[in-house]
Amino acid sequence: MVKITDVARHAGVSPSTVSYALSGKRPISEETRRRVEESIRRLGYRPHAGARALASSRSNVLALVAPLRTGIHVPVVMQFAVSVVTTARRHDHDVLLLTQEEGEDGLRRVADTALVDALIVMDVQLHDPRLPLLRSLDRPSVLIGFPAEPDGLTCVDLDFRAAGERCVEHLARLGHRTVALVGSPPEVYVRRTAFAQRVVKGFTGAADRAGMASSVLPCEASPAAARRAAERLLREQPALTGVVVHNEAVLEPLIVAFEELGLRVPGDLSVTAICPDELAASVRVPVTSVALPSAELGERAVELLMRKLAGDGEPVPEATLLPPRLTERASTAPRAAPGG
Amino acid sequence: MVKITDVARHAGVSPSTVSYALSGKRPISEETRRRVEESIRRLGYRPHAGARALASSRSNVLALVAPLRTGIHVPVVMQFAVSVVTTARRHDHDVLLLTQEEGEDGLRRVADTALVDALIVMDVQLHDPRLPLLRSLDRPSVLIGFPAEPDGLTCVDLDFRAAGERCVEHLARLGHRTVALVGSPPEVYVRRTAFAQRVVKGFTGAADRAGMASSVLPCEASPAAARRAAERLLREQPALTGVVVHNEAVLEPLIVAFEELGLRVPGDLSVTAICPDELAASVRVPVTSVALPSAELGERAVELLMRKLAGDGEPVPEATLLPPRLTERASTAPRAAPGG
DNA sequence: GCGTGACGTCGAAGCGCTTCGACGGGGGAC
DNA sequence: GTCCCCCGTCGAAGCGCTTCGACGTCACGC
Repeated sequence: MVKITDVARHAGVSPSTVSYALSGKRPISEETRRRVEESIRRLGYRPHAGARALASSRSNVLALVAPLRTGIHVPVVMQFAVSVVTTARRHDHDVLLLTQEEGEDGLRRVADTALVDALIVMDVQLHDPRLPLLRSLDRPSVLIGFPAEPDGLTCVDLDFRAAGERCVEHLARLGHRTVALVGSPPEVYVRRTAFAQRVVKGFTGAADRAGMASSVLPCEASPAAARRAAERLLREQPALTGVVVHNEAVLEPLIVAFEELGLRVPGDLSVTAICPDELAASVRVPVTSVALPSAELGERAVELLMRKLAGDGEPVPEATLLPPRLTERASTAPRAAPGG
Repeated sequence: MVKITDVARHAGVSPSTVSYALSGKRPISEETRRRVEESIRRLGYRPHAGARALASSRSNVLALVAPLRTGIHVPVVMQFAVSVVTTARRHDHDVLLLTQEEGEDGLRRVADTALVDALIVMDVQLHDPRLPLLRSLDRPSVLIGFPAEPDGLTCVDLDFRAAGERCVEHLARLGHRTVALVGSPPEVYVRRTAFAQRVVKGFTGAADRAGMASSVLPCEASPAAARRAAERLLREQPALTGVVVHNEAVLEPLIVAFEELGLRVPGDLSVTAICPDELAASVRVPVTSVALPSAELGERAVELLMRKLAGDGEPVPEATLLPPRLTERASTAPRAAPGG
C-alpha cells in the first residue's frame, strides 16, 4: 500500500504539504501542487479511508435508511436510492445502505461509531419513533416525508396535499362533479404515514371547495382488489366521472377493471394519478398525473445534508415541499354533457 | 465521545484488555469480561469505526454494486439488496451501495481506499470489463451471474440453463409439442448478459431433446410489446400450446394479450415463467414458475464473502449454481387432445 | 530600513483503536 | 521441588492521516 509519506518523499515535500495540496485547506504553490499531483498519479496513491476518518472525524459516508414494508412502491425507493448515491458521489461522499429492519438501533449504531457523517431517512410516519433519536444524534439528518411534529428536523417531500388538490382541480376544470380517490392500502393509513393522509386532505378539501361530491377508498395492491374497488365505486357513486389514483400497484388494473365494467377511459371516466412519470406514461391508457419526483427528492435530500455538514452557520430550511407538476396525458377529458 | 480508555479506566483494566474482551482474540477471565461489559453499557461506549478500521485494516463494510439499466426487474434488485444487507448485518458488516454508473473506477476507489473489505457485483455480463480488475484487487469479491470466463472468481447464480430445461420438461410432461420462449428485451441479449442466453440454451436444448417444435422471441418490457409478441407467436406457430416467459415485465400483459386473442390459460395455452415467486403468484392467472431466488442469492453471496474474509485457507467454490425449483400453479395443464 | 502580514512549508502531535511482546502467577509433569 | 507452559493482563508501538503552531521568506508601507 502506498501512503502519504511515500508520496511526500517522491515529491520532495512533507506529508502535511501533500495533505494540504489534496484538501486545499492551506495555500500551496502552483508548482508544488503539480509535483504532488504527479507523484500521486505515478504511485497510484489513495488515501486510506479509515485513517482519514479517524484524523478528520469525517467519514464522507451518508446513511440511507430504506423502507421494506408492504404498500410501498419498490421502483420509487430504488430510484430514490440511485439518485441519493449519484448526488452523494458528486459531493465526494459514499452511501451506506440500512434497512428499516434495524430500526433505531441501526441509526444509533452508525451514528455513534462515526461510520457515517449524516443520515437520510425514508418513509417517515406521522409519529415516527425515530424522531426523538434523530433529534438527539450529533449528526445531521434529512427526512423524506413529513411527521406530525417536524420541529428541529429537516424534511423533504412532494407537497402531497397540493398534489391531491391539483388532481381535483384538473378534474373540476374539465367539468367533473363527482370524484373518488383510490388510495394506498389500508395498512399505510393505519401506519399513519403522512403522505397518504395529506393526499386525502388535499383531495377532499379541493373537492369540497369546488362543491363536488367525493369519496375516498383505500385499496390493496392487487389486481383483484382493484377490480373490487372499481365495482364498489360504481355501485356507490353511479354519477362518478373522475378518479384520482394514489396507488402505483393498481393503476393499470383499475383502468382495466373500469373498462371491463363498460366504462371507457377517458370517454366515460377521467383518471388522474399521483405516481412516477414512467408508470403514468406506460399504462395502456397513458395517465394524466402528478409526478412523484423521487430523483429530485433524493438530490434535494443530499444537498441539504451537505449544507448542514458544511456547517457555515447558515441554517437550512426545515421544510422543503416540492410543488406538484401535473402532466396531461390521454386519460382525462371534459365530462360528457350530462344526460346527453 | 466515550472511548476505549474511558471504559478501561471505569472497569479498572487496561485498554488492551477491553479490546480483547470485545474481540475475544485472547482469553479474558469471566469476571473481567463482566466488569468490562458493564462499564461499556454504563458509559454507552461505541468503538469508533475509523479508528478500528485503521488499526485492524478491516472496515467491516461490504460494497454492493447494483445495476441500473433498462431491462432488469427492479424488485429483484431491491430484494437482493435487502437480503445482502440483512445477511451482512448478521455477520457484523455493513453495506456500501454503489451504482454501476461509477464503473470500474468506483470499484477501484472503494477497494484501494480500504473503504470496504470485499465486493458483491451484480448483473455480470459475459465479457464484463470489470473482471480483470476484480481479479487484480487485493480484496475478495463475489459475482452475481456468470461470465464467460469465471476463472479465479467466485460466482453465484440461479442455474438458468437448468431453469429453462425445467420449464420445457414440465410442459413436455403435460403433453405439449410446440413451445415458445418469450425472453428478455433485445438489449439484454445484445449486452450478452449471461443469464438470458443460458435460459435460451436450456430451453432450446430440452425442446430439441424432447422432439418439440420451439422458437425464441425477445420482448420489450411494455404491454404493447407483449401484445405484439403474442400476435406474432400465434401467427408463426399456430400449433403453439406451451409458453415459457422469462421477462417479469410482460408476464401479466402477455397473458392478458393471449386471452384477448381468444386463448384460455391454461385451457388452450399453458404458461410457465422464470421470475420471483411473488410475481408468479400475483398474476391474474397464478403462473407455474421457476423461482428467481434473489434473497437466497444475496445470502449466499455474503456468506461466501465471509468465508473468503475469514481467510482460514479453505478455498470457496468458484461456482455456486442454485438448482431451479418449479412450483405448479394454475397456468399449466395437460394439452387438450389434438383435434379433439 | 524596519515592522507587518501573507504566503508556503514543515514537524510533531494526536485521532481511537488493535496487536505484539512481555510478564507474573499458578498448575501439571516429572 | 523444579521446570515449563499456559492463562490473563498490561504497556507500548503503531495504523495513515489531518491539523495546529511555528518558521522562513518575500513584498509592501511608511
